[in-house]
Amino acid sequence: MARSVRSTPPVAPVLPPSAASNGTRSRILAAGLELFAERGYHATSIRDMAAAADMQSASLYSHFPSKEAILAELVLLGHEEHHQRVLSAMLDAGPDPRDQLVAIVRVHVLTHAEFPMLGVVANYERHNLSPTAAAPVLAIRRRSEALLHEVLERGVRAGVFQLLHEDATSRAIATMGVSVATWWPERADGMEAAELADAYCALALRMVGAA
Amino acid sequence: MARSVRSTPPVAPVLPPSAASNGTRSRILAAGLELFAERGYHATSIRDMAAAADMQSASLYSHFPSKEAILAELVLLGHEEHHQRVLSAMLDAGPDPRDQLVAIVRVHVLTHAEFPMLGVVANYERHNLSPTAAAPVLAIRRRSEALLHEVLERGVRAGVFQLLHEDATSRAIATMGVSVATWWPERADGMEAAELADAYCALALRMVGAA
Amino acid sequence: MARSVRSTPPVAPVLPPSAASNGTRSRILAAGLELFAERGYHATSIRDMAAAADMQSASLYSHFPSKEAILAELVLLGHEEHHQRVLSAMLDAGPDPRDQLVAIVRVHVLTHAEFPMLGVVANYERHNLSPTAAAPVLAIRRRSEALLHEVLERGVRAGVFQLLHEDATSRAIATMGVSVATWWPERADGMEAAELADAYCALALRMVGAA
Amino acid sequence: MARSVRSTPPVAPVLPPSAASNGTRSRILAAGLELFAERGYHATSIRDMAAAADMQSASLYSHFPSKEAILAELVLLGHEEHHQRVLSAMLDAGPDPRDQLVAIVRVHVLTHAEFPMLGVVANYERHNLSPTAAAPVLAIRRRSEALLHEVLERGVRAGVFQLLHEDATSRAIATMGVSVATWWPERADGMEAAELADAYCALALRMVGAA
DNA sequence: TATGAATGAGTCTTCATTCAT
DNA sequence: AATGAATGAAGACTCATTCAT
Repeated sequence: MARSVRSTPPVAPVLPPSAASNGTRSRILAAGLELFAERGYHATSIRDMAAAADMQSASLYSHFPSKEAILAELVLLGHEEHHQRVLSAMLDAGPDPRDQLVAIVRVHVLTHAEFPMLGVVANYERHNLSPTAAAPVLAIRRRSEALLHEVLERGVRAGVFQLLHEDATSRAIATMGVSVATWWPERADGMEAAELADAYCALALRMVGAA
Repeated sequence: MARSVRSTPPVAPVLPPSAASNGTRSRILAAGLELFAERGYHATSIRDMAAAADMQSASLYSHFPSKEAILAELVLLGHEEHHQRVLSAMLDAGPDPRDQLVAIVRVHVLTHAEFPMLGVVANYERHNLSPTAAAPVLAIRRRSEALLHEVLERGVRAGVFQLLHEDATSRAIATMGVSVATWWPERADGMEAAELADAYCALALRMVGAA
Repeated sequence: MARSVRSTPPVAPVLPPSAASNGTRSRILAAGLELFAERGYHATSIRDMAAAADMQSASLYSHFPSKEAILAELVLLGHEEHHQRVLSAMLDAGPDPRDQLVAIVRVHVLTHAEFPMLGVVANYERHNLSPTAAAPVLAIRRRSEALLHEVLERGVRAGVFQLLHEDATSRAIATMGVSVATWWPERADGMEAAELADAYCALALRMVGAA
Repeated sequence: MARSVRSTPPVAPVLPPSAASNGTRSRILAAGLELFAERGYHATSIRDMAAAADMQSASLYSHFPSKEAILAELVLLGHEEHHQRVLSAMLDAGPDPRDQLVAIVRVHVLTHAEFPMLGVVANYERHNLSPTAAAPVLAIRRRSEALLHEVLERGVRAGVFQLLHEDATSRAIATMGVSVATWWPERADGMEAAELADAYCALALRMVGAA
C-alpha cells in the first residue's frame, strides 16, 4: 500500500474550519489574519485588507463595523479554537497527571503549528484591542491557564511532579508552545508537526520532574 | 538595624547604563522605549514621543533622522547589551557545560528582568525595521544563538546533556528567558529576580537532561 | 449688419474643451492650472488647490494619486492640445513652405493667446516633473520641433527661405510664440488675437528671409 | 603668436565680476544662483543652499536677513549687470538706428550666453519676490524696455525700420535674447557665443525690415 | 562669524470611516 | 452587498527662522 510521503500540508491553512469557507466574511478574515500576522495591526490599513480580499475598503463595512472588530473576531476565534482543542484533549486523556500534561502540551503545540498566523495574531496583536473587546479573550485565557495550573497541582499532590517554581514552570511551558507559531513555519529541516509535538511533550515532562 | 527587604528597585531602569544619562538624545530614546514597549512602534506617533520627551516633534529630527532610526538604535542597543552580558558571563564560567548553560540562562533571564521594555522592543518590535536596519541586529542574534548551540553541543559530546531535540530545546530555553520581559514585571507575588533566575537555571538543566 | 466689435472673450477659457466640463476632475485641473500658472508648482499647496476646487485636500486623492500627477496631466494636456492644433493646421496648409510656416506660427500664437495659463504651465512648470512623467511630454515636444524644422528645411531647399542660422531661427520663432502666453493677456491696448497672429506670421516670414 | 583656440570658457562663470570673489557672501550667492536656476526658488531650501556653500543653514543669516533677500539680490544684480552692459554698448554705438539695434541685441545675447543662470533667475524666478523687493527690479526693466523702444522709434522716424507691430516686434526681440539662457548652454554643436550673437543681430535687422 | 538645537507652521499623503447610490 | 467619492484627523517629515553660545 502506498504511503503518503507528506503527512502535513506544505502550507498550513490560514483559518480553522470553524471560521473558514463561508463566503465574503471569511475572505475578509483570512485577509486580515495574513496581514496582521505579517505586518501587525497598526501597520495594516483597511485598504490593504480590502485589496487582499479583492474588494473596495468601503465594502468591508458591510461585514464588520470597524477595523478593530476584525481583529477582535480573529483574536477571539484563535482563543476559542485553541481552548476547545485543549479541553477536548483533556477529556480524552486518562486521570494520570502525566498523561494530562502530555495531552495539553501536544494539542497546544499542534494547534500553533497548524495555525501559526492565528497564534501570532491571538498572542501578539491582542494588545491592540480595547478593554471591552479584550475582555472575553482574557476570560478564555484565564480558563486555559487555570487548566494547566490544575494539572500541575494535581501532579504535585499525586507526587509525580516535582516543580521548581510553579509560576515559572507554567509560563515556560505555555511560552514554548506559543513560540512554535513563530519559528516552526520557517524551520530549515523538514521536521514534522507530530515529531515536534513529541519533543515538546518529553521536554515538558522533564520540566516538571516527571521524566 | 533595619534591613531593606527588597534588593531590586520596584521599577526597573528603562535603559542600560551604556545608553543612559547623556542628555536629550537619551531622553528621546527613553521616551521611544517606553512607548514602543507599551503600544508598539506603529501605534506610537512621533508626536507622542516628542511629548514624552518634553519637546516639539520637529526637534526630534535634530537628533535622529527618522522614526525608524530611533527604533533601530533601541533594538540594536538591546541586542548589544544582551550579547555582551552573555559573552561576559560565559567567560566567567568554568569549562563544565552545565556551568556554562547555567551562566547563559542566568544572565539571559536577569537581563530581561532588569530591562523588560528593552527586551520587548528588541524582540517584538524589531520586525518593523527595514532589512538594512535589521541586518546588524540579525548578525548579533546569530552569534547569540550560536553560543547557546555551542554549549549544548559540547554538553552532548561530553555526555552530560541528553537532548531530546536540539532545535526545540534551544528555542524553548531562549524563549522562556525572553518571555520574562513580558510577565515578570507584572507578577503578583514579590518574587526576586535572583530567585527567578535560579528557577530558570534549574529548569534549563532539567530540559537538557542534566538534573 | 452689425459686426461684433470683440471677437475673443475678455478672459480666455482656462482649459481646452478636450479637458473641460466633466465634473470634479476638471474642476481640480482648472484649480491646479490657475494656481500653478500664477504662483508656480512648488508655491502652490495641495490645500490651496483643494480650496480653489471647493473641497478638502484629502478628496483630491480620490481623483489623482499625487500632486505631481495633476501637474503631469496639465503639462501633457497642454502639449497634446498644442501639437494636435499645429498638426491640423499643417494639414490644411498647401505645399508652399511659406504657407506652411504661416500656418504653424498662426496656430502656435493663437493657442498661446487662447490658453495662456496652459502655455505657462506646460512650458515653465514642466521642469518640476520627474523624468518618468516628463518622458511623454518630451516626445511630443520633439515631434513639434521636428515639424518646424521640416518646414524650414523644405523652404531652404525650395529656395524660398534664406536662413541665417537654422537653430537660432527656429528657437526664436518658437520662443516668440510661447512668450505670448506671458505678455499678451496683460497687454495695455485692446489688441485682438487675430491681429497679433497676423503680426507674428509676417515677422516669421521676415526672419526666414521670405518677405 | 599663439591664438587661443577657445574664445569662450567651457563653463560660464556663475556670477559677474561685480558680485564675485568677495568671500562668504558671494559663495552663498553662487550657491543660491545655481540652485534657484536649476530647481527654482521654492524647490530650493535654505539647507540646500547652506550645503552647497559648505556651511550650516543658520550661518546664512549672518549674511542675509532671509531667503527672499538672497533671491532679491540675485535678481537685482542680474538686472543691473544687464542694464549697465546694454547702456554701455549703446554709448559706444554711433547714431545710426541700425547700429544701435545691433549693439543692443549683441550685448543682450552675449550677456545671457555668458551668465545663463543669472538670466534664468532674473527672468523666471523674479515673480517670487514680494512687491517691495520687486520694485527696483521693475524700474530697471522699464528703463531697458524704453531703451529698445526708443531705438525702434528712431529707426522708424528715420525711415530705416519698417515695423509690422511695435509691441510684438520689441517683445520678440527681447524674448529671443532671454531664451538664449535656456537653450544655448545645452546646445549640441560647438557654436560660439560671438557666432550666436551675429545670427541674432542679423535676425533682428530682418525683423525690423532693415535687412 | 558660525553653529547646533529648537520651534511652530507647514509639507504631501494616508488614515478609518461615512454616505448616497 | 458593494462602491466611488468625500472627509476630518492624523501620519511622518521639512520649512524658514531664531537664539544662546
